[in-house]
Amino acid sequence: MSQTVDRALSILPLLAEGPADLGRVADRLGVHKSTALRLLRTLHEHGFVYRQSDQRYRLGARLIALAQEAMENLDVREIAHPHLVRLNEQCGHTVHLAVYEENEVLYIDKVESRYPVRMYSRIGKPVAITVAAVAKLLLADLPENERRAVVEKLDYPMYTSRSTPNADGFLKELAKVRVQGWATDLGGHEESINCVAAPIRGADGRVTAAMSVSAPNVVVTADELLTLLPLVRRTADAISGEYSGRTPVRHTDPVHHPEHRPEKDTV
Amino acid sequence: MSQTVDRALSILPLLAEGPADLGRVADRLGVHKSTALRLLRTLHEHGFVYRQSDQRYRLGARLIALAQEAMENLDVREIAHPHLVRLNEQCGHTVHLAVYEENEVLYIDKVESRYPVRMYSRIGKPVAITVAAVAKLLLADLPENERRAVVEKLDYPMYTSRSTPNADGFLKELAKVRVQGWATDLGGHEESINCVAAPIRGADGRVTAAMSVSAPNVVVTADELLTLLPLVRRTADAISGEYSGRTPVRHTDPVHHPEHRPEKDTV
DNA sequence: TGATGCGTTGCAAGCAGTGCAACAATCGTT
DNA sequence: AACGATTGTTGCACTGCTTGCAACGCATCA
Repeated sequence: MSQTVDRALSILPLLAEGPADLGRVADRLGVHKSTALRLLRTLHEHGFVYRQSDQRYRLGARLIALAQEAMENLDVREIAHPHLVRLNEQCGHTVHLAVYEENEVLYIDKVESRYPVRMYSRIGKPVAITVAAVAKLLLADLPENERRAVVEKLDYPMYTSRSTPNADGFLKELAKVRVQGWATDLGGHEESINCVAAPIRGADGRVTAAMSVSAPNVVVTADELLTLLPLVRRTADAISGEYSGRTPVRHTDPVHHPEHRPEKDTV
Repeated sequence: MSQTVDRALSILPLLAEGPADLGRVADRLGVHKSTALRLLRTLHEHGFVYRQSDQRYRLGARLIALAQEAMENLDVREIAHPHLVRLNEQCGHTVHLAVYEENEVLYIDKVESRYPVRMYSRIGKPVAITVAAVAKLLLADLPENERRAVVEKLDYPMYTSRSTPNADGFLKELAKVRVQGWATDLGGHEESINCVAAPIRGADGRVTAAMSVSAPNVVVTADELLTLLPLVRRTADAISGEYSGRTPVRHTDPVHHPEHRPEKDTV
């Protein structure tokens, strides 16, 4: 809506690709060098970009600090954390917490595996949305039309032979996940890593977050990991209860809640 | 320099305090609601703010993802990581990596302690700049005038009785750290936690990052922690060497490098 | 020493951002 | 149920901010 701000903000993802000099920024924006300079200056004053000794610009520290605050303000995260730690103590594997927001799913908390073999992932990193177990849960709960819209727009990279190949397959998977109330990723992202995930619901029954336990084949087989499902679901339900103001949810009966009418947004 | 962008960017730290509605944002900016609305819309389009179901705005997911990329692009981090992991394997304690940028010091990497008692800290979080061992190293290396300027502007919160009380004391501490080439924090931030830190230098000899080992009293005493100093310094030197293109730095003689003339910026 | 490439600055012109006022929508109250 | 109060939203006229240009400073390099 606002051209100037629009241009300024477009600089940031551009710099995320790596440091760039003034000319490059101006080119990519399609504006004169002088205007690019002024925009960069404003971003600099706010600490969003930093000018390194070779005069090139890169993303600044304030951005990182802000993002940190953004995550700490998420109340699901705060409530969930102790539960995640306890779960990790019980099973020893990596535990993740993720949320959905505007076509992206990202990890907002993580407790590292206590086994020496650890998987790579990082808080704040967008997850592989077409295969991750947590992503399936979060997308499965979107209102019908929004879900379709999102699913159609996605890319379906074949990380492994077991990755979700296309939108149709993904919709079917989501339908399944939706009724059964939990999800898995069996080698769909990394050949040798499996995950089990369960949804965390708010007071209105909507899925606001999802959590998962992940472990590589070399530590436990997929079957062994699946035996943890009840534990994972119990943990997720406990978090749900606390999050929605002590209304513990049963996970024994298939979850069913009326198709929500399309709301604008959800937390 | 650019009014519109300036206003738009000012919204973000504001939202970092917590969700706010349109009226509140407009008030804090000192502009009409309609202009605040348009700015928020632009921020929204870029995913920097998110509108929750109660219509209030909060920081968005793209911000978090961007910050993530920002950190992954820091090349010191990439080079240092394996060294940090190895150090952690050797001593078992929490290992941190931090950089300085425009009046802020922040952690950009961390390897968790292998002892059950863990300290709280988080990647991306600004560190207690007046007491942290890594902060001392990074500030001590700033050009004289810049260092004074920064030190004067700081607040000196008394986290504990051993916290740095004021600018004068801090300058003296920095002078000491500067000549000895390493730093400690003995209960200055948390009564029961001690740290030992060593600097990482670029090809020009300037301190570009700092690393530390931290442990609570209940695990090892301060004296015991100090015995790790040689190991920490050796690790830091190894990283320095690799970072500056294999020019291993000796840490045996007191580090001395000519007072740099005030440059605009440093990586 | 001159040429090329970069970042930077003052300026005038025009467009885009601003505040206003009126409207819509939601909510709580009587 | 009707009413005010509050909050978000839109169209519009006007002003002022943003823009591109051209000229300059300052490096590096031939």
